[in-house]
Parts: sequence; C-alpha cells; structure tokens
Amino acid sequence: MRADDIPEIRALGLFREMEAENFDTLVRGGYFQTFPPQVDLITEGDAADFLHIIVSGSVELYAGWNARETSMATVGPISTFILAATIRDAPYLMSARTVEKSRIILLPSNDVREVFERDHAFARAVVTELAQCYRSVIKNTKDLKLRTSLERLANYVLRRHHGNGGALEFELGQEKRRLASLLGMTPENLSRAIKALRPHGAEIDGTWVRITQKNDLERLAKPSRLIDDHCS
Amino acid sequence: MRADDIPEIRALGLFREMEAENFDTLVRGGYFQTFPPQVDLITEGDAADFLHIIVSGSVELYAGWNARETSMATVGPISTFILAATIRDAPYLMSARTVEKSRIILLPSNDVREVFERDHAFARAVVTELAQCYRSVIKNTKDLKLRTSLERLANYVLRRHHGNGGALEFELGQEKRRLASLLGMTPENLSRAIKALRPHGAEIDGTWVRITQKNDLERLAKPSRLIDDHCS
DNA sequence: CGCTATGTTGATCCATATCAATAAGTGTGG
DNA sequence: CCACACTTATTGATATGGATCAACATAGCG
Repeated sequence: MRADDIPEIRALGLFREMEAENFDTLVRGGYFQTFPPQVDLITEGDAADFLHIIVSGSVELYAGWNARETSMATVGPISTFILAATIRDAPYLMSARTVEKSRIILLPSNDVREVFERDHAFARAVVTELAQCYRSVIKNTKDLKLRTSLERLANYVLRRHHGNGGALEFELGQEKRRLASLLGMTPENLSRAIKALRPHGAEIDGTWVRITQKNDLERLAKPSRLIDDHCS
Repeated sequence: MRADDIPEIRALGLFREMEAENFDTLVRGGYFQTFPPQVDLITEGDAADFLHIIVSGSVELYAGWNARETSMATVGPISTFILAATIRDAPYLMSARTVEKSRIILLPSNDVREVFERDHAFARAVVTELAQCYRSVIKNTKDLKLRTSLERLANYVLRRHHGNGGALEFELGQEKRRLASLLGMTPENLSRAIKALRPHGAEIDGTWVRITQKNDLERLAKPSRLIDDHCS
C-alpha cells in the first residue's frame, strides 16, 4: 500500500478514532489495487473475504436472480462497501464491478473482524456506518414502494441537485441504462420519463441535467426528509 | 418492569454479553407497557426517544408518503425495532403500530447510546444485529426489484413453510391486506395472485396456507439463498 | 343481529415492460 | 483520420402486469 494514501484512509469516519496499533494491523494486511473499468470485483454468493474501500473511480453494486439483473447502488470515493457481509462472515448479497478505472483497498475480513473484537472505537464506528447504510436502504425501499417512476426520477434529480451544492446544472455522471436500473425501470421507460419531466422543470440532455423550474419540479417530486435526505 | 421478564430480555443476543452493571442501567430506566391492538407506537419523523423491544404480540412497521402508505415489516417477539434511529439519534424512518395486544419494553435512547459508548460487548452485539437488519432489507429490495408479484407470493409461502419447521400447512397469521402491502401489491392483486398460485402447488384459503405440490411451487418460485434465507 | 371491516370478483384503465426499428455515440483497427 | 462494429439511447407500436373503480360477499364484532 502506498504510504501517502494511508492518511486519507485514516481520516475516514470508520478508522478515525481507532487505536493506531489496530489501524496498522489492518493496513499492513491490506492490498491496494488498481482495476480497469468493467471488472468484476465480487460475485454475490461468494464468501466475504475482503472489506473493500474505494479510493478513486466508482463501483456499481448489482444483484441478479433468474436471468434478471438490477443495479442496487453506485458507490464512489471514499467509502467502503459490503461491510455487513464482512462483519457477519456471510456471503455477499450483491455483486460489484468497476464502472471506471478505480483504485481500491482490500482489507482481509478476518483482520477486520479481529480488530473489531478488540477495538471499541472501531466497533462504534462500524455501528454508525452500518446504521447509516441501513437507513439508506430503508429510504430506498420507501422510494420504490411509494412512488411512481416519474416521481422517483424527479426526486433523484433534486437529490443530485442538493448533492452538488445546489447547482442548477450538473452532469449525470453515469450511463442512463444504469440509472434506469437503479431507479427500478427499463431504459426505454427512463427515456420517456425524461421527456415527461421537461414540462415539470427539469431537462436531461445527454449527460447534462438542468433544472429550469425548481418550484415546478418540487411540486411534482414532493421530496421528503424521510426518503431523500442523504445524511441523518 | 416486571422482574420475571428481565431474564428473557437478558437472554437476547443484543444484551447477553454485556456487563451486568450496564444491563441494569438500561433496565432501570426502561418502561414495560401493554398496548391494545391498533395503537400507534411511533410516527415516522419523530425523534427516536426509545428503543423498543417487543415481548409479546406483534407490531407492524409502515411508512407513508403523499397520502400513500406501505407496510415495511411485521415484527414479533422477541426482537427490537428502530435500533438504527436510536443509535444515530435520528428521526424514525418508519411508523409502528400494534397489530394485536402487545407487551413492549421501552428503553430511553439516551441510555442505550450511553451504554453503547461504554460497553464493548454491547457495541459488538449492536453491530451484529444491525448487520443482520441491513442484510434483510437488501434481500427485500432484491425481492421487490427482481420478481413479479406472483413470484414474491410464491417465495413468501416457501419462506413461511421453512419458518414453520417444514410444515406443509400453517396459518397465514396476518390480514391479507397487510400481506399485500408487505409484498408490494394491492389487496385485489393479492386475491388474484392467490388464485393464480393454486395450479402451481399452493392454496391459501381463509387464514390457512397449504402447499399441495412443493415441487411445482419451487419451480415457479425459484427460491434463492441470497434473497430468501432468514439467517446468514 | 345488524354494522363495519375485510375479502373477492369483474370491468376497465394506466403505468410500465417488451418488442422492434432507428439513431447516435464510442471505441478499434486499418 | 476514417470506416466499421458495437454499444447505448431514443422512438413507436403493442402487450401485460398491476392499479383503480365498483359491486358484492363475508366475516368479525359490538
């Protein structure tokens, strides 16, 4: 592992408070790897051998069943994924593949569990992280079950708007087919939803998103703190 | 709190390993209450003042948005709910109401967080519990996004079959309207799905479920360890 | 016993999926 | 640098799963 990446990792909420000695244990056993785009990192059903930390690039989490496939999340730097499987020493529930060239740290699950047993600060940080993840998935379920696809798209645009510091124009940052799957619809349906959104104050043109009438968009989207807030 | 309920609580995975002193702190500050059916225990958006433990009866977790409502889970004894909100000191993402007469322990969230800071064993148990919850919700999302409503019903029947020790006949144990909402469909649609399931080896008649051709049912349901397993 | 909830069934409507064709990018090798 | 192949995006036509509306049946419950 490159020495100058270590401080960055150490600064993550998950590792910030833990004992230096335990942090060293984790880092010493870890691997730092760079992957090209479209590489499968993990396959659902496999044993969770490593906790993954994405340092640059982006990774898609997806799941399949009976020849169908759906995108579950896109994760960017700097965050971890499949923490729950690591902790429970259980099989992955999702697969992961790189979207673009990505640098990823792999920490052996055994080490993570061992340090987790010893280090109270680390254990607390894991709890905070997991509780956050749990709440995100609950919000996602509410989004899926309570909203139509158009409403989901409208709220997605607003969430991205807030995530970009309130910019009215920003890049989509991913393929539409993946966004469609993430939002629980087909690519064709997303195309139509994008057209249907135009008279409600949002345009998506190629890779660019522009909010033209925020009021209109919000009237349609009816964003909720209990579904759309990123933190809390 | 009644003295003879305490050992039962203490035996829960969440509390089993923690320091006696800390357990006492939690229990001393807790309330034990009995609620009639259809009582609202918590409302989404409120501050998470208490960690709830259901000792008998059953509780429905549900969520609403824009005049729509959906059932998120039904939880029975002995388990906790809204642990994540308690830990993060964040608003509830779901509401909860009793389904039947229920006995419930309320532990002040402040106490839980305080003990959580002090007691490593408790913190570890919280992690295990949360990781479990997280994985359940992920499985539920996969169920929703990857399967049709008929497939979800078929798999639900098979899960209940396994949950009842492999019995081919068992009680539904809840109103069909709630089951419908839980599975992400309308009551009408569930009625039709039930009829459609008959030629595939499962009958639901009133409150009774009977599996007549397990092979047929499994051929339709294609249950997956990574969606339908209760543990792991 | 009614009364109110819940469940069923039928008719219809709507959202979304599917199928098919075309267009627009994107990357590769000559 | 262009031509080709291949993937992705769009658009239209159609099919279908599921929702909605309405009527009726049934079952709890006071």
